[in-house]
Amino acid sequence: MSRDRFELRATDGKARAGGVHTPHGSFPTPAFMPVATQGSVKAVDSTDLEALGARIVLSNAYHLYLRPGVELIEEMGGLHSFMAWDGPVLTDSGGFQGFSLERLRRISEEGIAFKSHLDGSSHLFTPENSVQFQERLGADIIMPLDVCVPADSDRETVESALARTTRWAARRLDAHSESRRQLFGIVQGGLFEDLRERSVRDLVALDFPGYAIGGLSVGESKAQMYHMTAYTAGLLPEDKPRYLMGVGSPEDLVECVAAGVDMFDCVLPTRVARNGALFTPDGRVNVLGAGFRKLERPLQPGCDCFACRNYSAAYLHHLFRAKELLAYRLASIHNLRFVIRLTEEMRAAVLRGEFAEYRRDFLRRFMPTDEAVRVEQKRKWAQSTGRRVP
RNA sequence: GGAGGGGUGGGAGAGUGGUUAAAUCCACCAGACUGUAAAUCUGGCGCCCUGACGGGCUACGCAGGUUCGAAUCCUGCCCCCUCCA
Repeated sequence: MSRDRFELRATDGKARAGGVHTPHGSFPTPAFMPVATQGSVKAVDSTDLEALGARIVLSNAYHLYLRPGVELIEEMGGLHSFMAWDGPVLTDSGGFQGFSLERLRRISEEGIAFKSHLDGSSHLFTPENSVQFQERLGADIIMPLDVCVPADSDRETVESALARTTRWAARRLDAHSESRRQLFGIVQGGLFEDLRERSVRDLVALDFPGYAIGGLSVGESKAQMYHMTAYTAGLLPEDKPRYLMGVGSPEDLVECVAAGVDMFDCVLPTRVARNGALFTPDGRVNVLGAGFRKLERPLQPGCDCFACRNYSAAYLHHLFRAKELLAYRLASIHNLRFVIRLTEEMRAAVLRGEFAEYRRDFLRRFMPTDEAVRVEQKRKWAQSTGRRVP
């Protein structure tokens, strides 16, 4: 295997364009990884993923361990074969479930003891077995077990989470040096700059092939998240991929690529899609809204996604109202295509050296901060749908 | 023709003298969702004024009546359903 798992092709400001190589092929960065927690990106299948341009997906060791079980997936030929996805797969360790399933777990130096959310049974995730599970699943990129704490945690809590995360990462490396090639380090440190700095320093000393920024999108404000992302990314080595865990929305992707991030995963695009919220260049809209009832054009005219190429917004609206299963698929395809196209466009902009302009134009349109602009857009929207604005 | 049951807010359906502008569900109108225990959750939903608090008006088939007070009791009328003929 090539020693260079990451190549940085170009930078533009702090924004980067590169590529990551894995046993299941390479993917360009910036990259957005759709989330297939239980071995499936909810509502879409692997051919949909391929068609909408996904190059890597994220799955989850904790969820797959509980069901259907690591051993079963091994027997079925590994996760790639099981879910019929040939491309790269990154798995999360279960560390995030230590945060999201807070009431069902206990953290000690040994690891995270979970009470299964499925049947209440007890399971211990350790730095060692978590990585083993991920290896056995066949993941291309593996995340170490980490301790993720809420944004409002006090300094002491954050400090101990960070220290434990680093100790666990080191422990893991001592145990199996073979998986070093694919194991990322996870930076913690909450909203404390000095702790982020310490976390980065300790992890970099362990020399990982990539670094994740964890512990964000856990309740802090967007401004804080952007700041900590930029701050932390600035500390990380240039020649390694930077993965911001759990982010984000379209505007987050743009802001964080601007901060120097290369990889993202987020459930938001698919989750909000299932609830009828769809991305357009003019911001997020809810197709369930009455304004879409008779809208004959595609949700986003000109969008190259499967849904917009084939169906009207009115049809999508109807599918949601009727709770037809196709609604979830089409909406998920649209939002995923939207964010992935966004990463493609950002990459192209970086390669052209026009990222700053791209960022400015995208945000100006997607997230107008000026109220007048907002009102104007609403008016235009109403015009295009033949409705009146009060 | 006889016997019985029933008519409540957009729909279904509680309520049977005051704490009821009226439970609940659906529909409808909005909002939220960021390493997925989420095809979920939250709010609004008679009319008028208010950002909100609050206030005013109208309301439980129709018309009268009893009562301090009625969706709830009484009388008449209209309509619907079931069974019998």
